[in-house]
Amino acid sequence: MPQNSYIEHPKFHVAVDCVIFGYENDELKLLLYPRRFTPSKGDWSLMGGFVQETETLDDSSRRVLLQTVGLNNIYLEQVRGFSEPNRDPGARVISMAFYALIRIDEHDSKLASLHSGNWWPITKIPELVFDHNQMVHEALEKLQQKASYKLIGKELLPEQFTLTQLHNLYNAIFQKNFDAGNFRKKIASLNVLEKLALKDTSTSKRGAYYYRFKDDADTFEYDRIVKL
Amino acid sequence: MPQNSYIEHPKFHVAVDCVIFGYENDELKLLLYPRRFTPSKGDWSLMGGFVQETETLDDSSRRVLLQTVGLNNIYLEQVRGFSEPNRDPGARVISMAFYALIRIDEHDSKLASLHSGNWWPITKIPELVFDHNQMVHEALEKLQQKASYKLIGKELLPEQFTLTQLHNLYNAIFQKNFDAGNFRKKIASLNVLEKLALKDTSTSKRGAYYYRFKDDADTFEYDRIVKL
DNA sequence: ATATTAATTGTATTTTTAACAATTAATAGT
DNA sequence: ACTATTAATTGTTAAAAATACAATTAATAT
Repeated sequence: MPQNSYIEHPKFHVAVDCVIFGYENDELKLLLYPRRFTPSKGDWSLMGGFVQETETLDDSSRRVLLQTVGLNNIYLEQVRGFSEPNRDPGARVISMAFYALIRIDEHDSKLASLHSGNWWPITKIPELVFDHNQMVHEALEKLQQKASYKLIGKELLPEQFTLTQLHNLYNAIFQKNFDAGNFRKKIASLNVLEKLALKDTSTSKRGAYYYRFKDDADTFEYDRIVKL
Repeated sequence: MPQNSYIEHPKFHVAVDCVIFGYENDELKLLLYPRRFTPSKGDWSLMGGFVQETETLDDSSRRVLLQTVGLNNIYLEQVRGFSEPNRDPGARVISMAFYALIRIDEHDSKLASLHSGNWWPITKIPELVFDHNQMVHEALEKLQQKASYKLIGKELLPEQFTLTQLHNLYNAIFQKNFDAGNFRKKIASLNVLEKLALKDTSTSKRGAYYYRFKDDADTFEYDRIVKL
């Protein structure tokens, strides 16, 4: 990859920006923060940070997430590198966008509010700093992509959840309304969920059985769970 | 994305590496080059280059491609950022892998051989420098992904091509053997190819009709062309 | 005891996939 | 000029999957 020697080429600040997805009250949400520094100080933005000498991009993203939501072992995917020379008017910064999936109820909400973090429904994302709206847009596309051939949910739903919750999650991710019966039959055919004895009675009189992901669930990919 | 001020954060060399796909003799091929600099001088590698001050990552990749295969307007996709601190033993370099699709017969082969470039069948890629084999692997996965819901071919095949050629291309990309009859029916149903009056008689006695992509072909996406 | 309602299962129709058989349109060899 | 040959192309059929929607169930609440 070097063209001649390394020394004579320019160097850049490299950053990561995290599109943090969570799920609450049948809504897909994003964790956003008021930007702490000039330019655009106070405007809503993704949480991000600069890559350090010893870090990979993933490391950097994990560090940022640990510092802002207090969680380790977060599910992460690269979205795309954003590199317009003037994307950040303050300085030239090349940024890798990531998306992260977390359980809202497990994150350190005190830590998040310390930085004035707020959860925004995906349907109501405000105008964001720089190219962050584009990052969000592409992150959602990637998530949909992923959810179409992997069963998403383990990282967003509680340990035990009902098929209705999973159905609602998929509706929220795709902003569609999948047929409940067909959806549940599809899920059943995948054979990665374990039906539990317990029922959730909070949303219906009859109650809905809880399910959990089998331990090896994340090793499977499927032909197609839902259409894109 | 800044954590405090910009100035106190480290800067990095940022590079692009190009996985250049071409198609020739019913084979999917990659254009590889002997590395020109130490470390690993002489070993096979992807063509790459350092990002310059005024360039986006895409710009940089296009510049590298123009310099090495003499083509403009190349179809490009980001694969992933590679950032292990020691991935390049010569210096810390964060690299964005791209894949490119080009028509082998249109590229400047003199320019390519000037840098000792060689086309390698995808099935026989040699050991490459650093993490380049991983880049190739992920680039192919991305290409397959793409080809499963977009009709790939416009960028790899000649202007006019037979359905047999397209079929062979898909076979090469997926390293499978799709049923010829079913494949051609699927393609027909997409409704993006135009049948021409001419026939190609080079590979069969009967001759096969030439087709071309309709002008708006690249605007369409499909549910599923082939299974992954 | 019954109305109510989310949860769950069932059914029937249409669409898609997949395997493979049959036909066609040319050429090449005799 | 006939015939064998073969890739190209079309056709057939069975199985599987997707889709729409109806019916039933299991509880609670009135």
